[in-house]
Amino acid sequence: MSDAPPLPGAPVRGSKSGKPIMALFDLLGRNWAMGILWQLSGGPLSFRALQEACGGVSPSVLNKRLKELRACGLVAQNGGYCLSAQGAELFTLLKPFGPWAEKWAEGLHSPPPG
Amino acid sequence: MSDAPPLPGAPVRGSKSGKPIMALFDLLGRNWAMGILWQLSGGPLSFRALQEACGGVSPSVLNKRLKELRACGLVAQNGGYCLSAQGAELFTLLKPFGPWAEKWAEGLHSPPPG
DNA sequence: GCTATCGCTACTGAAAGAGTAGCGAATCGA
DNA sequence: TCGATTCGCTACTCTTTCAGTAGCGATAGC
Repeated sequence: MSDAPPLPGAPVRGSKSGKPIMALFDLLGRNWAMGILWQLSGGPLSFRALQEACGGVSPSVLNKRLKELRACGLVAQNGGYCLSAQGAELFTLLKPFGPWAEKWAEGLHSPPPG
Repeated sequence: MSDAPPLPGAPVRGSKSGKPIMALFDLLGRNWAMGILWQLSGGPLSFRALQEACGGVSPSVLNKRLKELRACGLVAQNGGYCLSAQGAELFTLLKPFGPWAEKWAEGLHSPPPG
């Protein structure tokens, strides 16, 4: 498939519905996309700092994700990378995943009741 | 990498932090993972119905995702597939992405003000 | 000039995904 | 009982994506 970011309205990786939610899932479902938003929520980061924060992800993938996220209006670049207004808005939806993941991790280590 | 699902505490695709949130992002960041949760939120679906709902995703990928999501306690199987209690809980966090994606799609088709 | 860092590109080998065909089991109607 | 259909799922091939590494041109400090 092309290198185009999954704009809503256009067909999505493996789906032709073009539903905005599916385009968003396609965008966020690419490796490190959500991790990048997560790391940028703490403030602007340079390319290499972001790469470091993402566990040393390869620069080719990082650059690809950043281009996609910028094309979709979630990430801005004014000397270093940061969340756009929309990106910050999306992060407010993403934020509760943090504490939920903690709870979820505990539940996986102790067997469920019943 | 192995076929193991990204359990929190264990290293994650491309990251060694083992942070629950990163494990969750790794799990949800695989193709169709969030789409499957989204479709199952409407009620139980058979394998083929789910495959249809996901735009004809290939059965090999669908089965792989379902195994991972079951191993991580998000999807249950009692004749047909459905969200587990935890999966339903996670969906409540995922749900606001729907209307947000709609708004986001509009913003991409009309230029930003200013 | 030399060194160091920056953003980013190019390459290679490995992994994941798309797409298709088809199996064994259950279900249906005749 | 038989054939046809549907089911969950596996196996295979081909393409895309990703990880990992090396290195470029530009900038900054010494």
